[in-house]
Amino acid sequence: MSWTEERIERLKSMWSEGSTASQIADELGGVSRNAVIGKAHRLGLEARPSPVKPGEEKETPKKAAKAAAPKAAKAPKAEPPAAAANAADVAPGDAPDGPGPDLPSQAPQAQRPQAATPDATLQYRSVGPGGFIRQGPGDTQAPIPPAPPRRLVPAKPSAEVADKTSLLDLNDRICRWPIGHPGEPDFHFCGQSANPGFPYCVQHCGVAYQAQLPRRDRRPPPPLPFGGPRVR
DNA sequence: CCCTGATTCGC
DNA sequence: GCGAATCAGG
Repeated sequence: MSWTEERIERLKSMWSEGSTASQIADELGGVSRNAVIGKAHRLGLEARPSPVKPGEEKETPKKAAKAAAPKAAKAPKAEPPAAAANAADVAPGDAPDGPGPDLPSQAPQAQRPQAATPDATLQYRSVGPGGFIRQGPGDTQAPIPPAPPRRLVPAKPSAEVADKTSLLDLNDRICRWPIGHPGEPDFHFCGQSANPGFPYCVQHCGVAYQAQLPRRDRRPPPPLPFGGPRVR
């Protein structure tokens, strides 16, 4: 699998949105987590908040011997003064409290002006029994919550999904092969009788499971499990 | 153990 | 340039 324009683009956006290297690797398919990290660094995407603590450094004998030279080049990284200044600029009211560092939107990483992906920061919040409302990061004023309905009734499934196998229909006897993309109106599952002992029907087992060949001889590009790349 | 990202280095 | 192996922290 090679780094095509599309795949690099996907990597860039997901990386800057805060997806983990593993998630990116899964999504792209055909590459390892390490490959993603390696590529990201080669692209210069570097330096986003990682679980690694930048604070201190121990000197184990092994490391001292091995990394004596490289350490110099590694040094310029986190800049506590700048970070502190940024934190001071933030108004007391909008401190990033709720979400953890995993969430893409308002993590302290936002200081790096990335050209792409200014979106994907919509927030959904519950307004109580009335349901949910959507709020973008640019919305300064709190949206007016809709008047709560008298009672809550189950939403009717859309016509597209009415006959199809939904998430709730899944069990261990029917094929769980996804058709379409999650979030799209007609996303559903295969629903055929599953091959006993497998999560898929016989046909989809044929797609999902393939004989393991020696690395060099692996021919077919791995089947894309969700019906192929999303086209927009 | 699991996970994370960072780095190295043979290819 | 690529990515497995390895390192290091959570």
